[in-house]
Amino acid sequence: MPSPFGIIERIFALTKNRWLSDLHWVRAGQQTRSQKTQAALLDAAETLFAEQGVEHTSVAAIARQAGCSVGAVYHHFRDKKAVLYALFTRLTDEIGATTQAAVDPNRWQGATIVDIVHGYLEFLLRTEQGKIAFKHLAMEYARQDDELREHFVALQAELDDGLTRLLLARRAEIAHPEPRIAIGFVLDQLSSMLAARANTSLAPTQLGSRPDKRFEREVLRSVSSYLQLATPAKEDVS
Amino acid sequence: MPSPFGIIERIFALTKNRWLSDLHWVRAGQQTRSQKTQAALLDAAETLFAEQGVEHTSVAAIARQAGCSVGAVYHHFRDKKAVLYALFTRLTDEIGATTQAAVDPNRWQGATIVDIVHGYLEFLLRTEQGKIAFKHLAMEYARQDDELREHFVALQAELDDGLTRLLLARRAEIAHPEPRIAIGFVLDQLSSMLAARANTSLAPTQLGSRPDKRFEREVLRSVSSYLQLATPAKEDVS
DNA sequence: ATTATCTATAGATCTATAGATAATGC
DNA sequence: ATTATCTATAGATCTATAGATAATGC
Repeated sequence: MPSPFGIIERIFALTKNRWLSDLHWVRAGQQTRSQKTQAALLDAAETLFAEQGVEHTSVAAIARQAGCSVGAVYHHFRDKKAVLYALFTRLTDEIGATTQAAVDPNRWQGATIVDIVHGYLEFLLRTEQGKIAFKHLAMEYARQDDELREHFVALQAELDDGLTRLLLARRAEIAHPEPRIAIGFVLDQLSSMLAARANTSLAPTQLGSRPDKRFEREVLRSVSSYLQLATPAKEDVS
Repeated sequence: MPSPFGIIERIFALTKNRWLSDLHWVRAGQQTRSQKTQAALLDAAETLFAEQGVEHTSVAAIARQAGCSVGAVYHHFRDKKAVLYALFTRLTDEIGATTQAAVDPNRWQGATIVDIVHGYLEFLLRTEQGKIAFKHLAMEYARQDDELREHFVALQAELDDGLTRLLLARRAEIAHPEPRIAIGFVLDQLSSMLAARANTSLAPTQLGSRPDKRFEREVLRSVSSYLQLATPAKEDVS
């Protein structure tokens, strides 16, 4: 009979997320070096996946890049797919936290619609390129995986809902006849353009060659004219 | 010494394209059934690649789906990659031809900017979903392949240039202070939104749930207000 | 004693070829 | 006679495991 301490603990590494099935465990390390190795493996995998794609990255290559052996990989992760899931978690936890902070109404006290849209642009345009490359890859991979797809959709909805609330609270600024619809349209417009611009290799011709500042200016002009923004009615903003 | 007829003809299958290196040949069939098999193989590959991705589709699976053997695949194509290249060609030739027809100035005699944008939307929203799925996959694959990426960028530029010319010819309608910049921005906006909307699995929340007609209406409203379109000056349109 | 790591390798694919067989059309 | 197809398989990966060795920390 094994001692209680001898039992291998298989935990749901990604407890914050809804979408984790039994298959995606990672080992809960009990030594300091365990955590270091695990982090090194995830970093290595993230780099290689983004560079070469998941399929072209062998487990051996991940181990090599992380400076450990193949055996170590399988000590920490059930299989190659579990590595990918763990990376998803790291990414989506980060995005989720950022989103929550970004759409907090207190953060935007007294801000106009233009201020909010501007802040949104500023933030996403300055996000680290490596992260974006991996996010793209992750979303592409999520197409073929129901669990991951739902998770991404939920994340996007969280951001959309938060922004919608912020803008709806300022609907007094909007002269467009259907403010709700107009807000939804603007948010889609923004996320589409930012997604396209983030695609470094195949970005649209014009966007790619235009600096951020000019891009921001035209986006704000477009949003303002479409929503028919009036002078902000400060007293309506909670 | 082999007879002249015995020499295997390795042709550049995709002679219309600039980007073909020696590696991407397909056999020039000399019998009727050869063409049929080749077409069946390409159809099979297109379906499977779009469904499962290139890496998860084995050559054996392509052969099975096409109703022939693995040997037949290699009789027609140098290797698996050549199948993909041939599919690219089929796709890009089609896109190229459509683009040329679409941006022909004669086609748009007397049309306003709104007419042109509307036509562009109508056409792309009605393009077959299967084609779009494969195009997405192809673009994703092109990220890692310089030749293919350049080819796609050139195609996109062709469309952009043609549309820019059409709209610039109607600049009298535009009250935006910088018509050239505004046109570039609008074209990017359109292609970004259409790309996002075409992504069936991960489309933005609002766009995905909104029918085409309403989407078109808001796009036209956005473009009109951003460009500050006036009553079209018909006499300026060539 | 327990946990983490390494080395070596079995087993499962999958690609691409060789060589035999069948169909085509001059 | 030439072209197209099939069957069978060699050779190259790549995943995941087994079993041995090294490090940790109670």
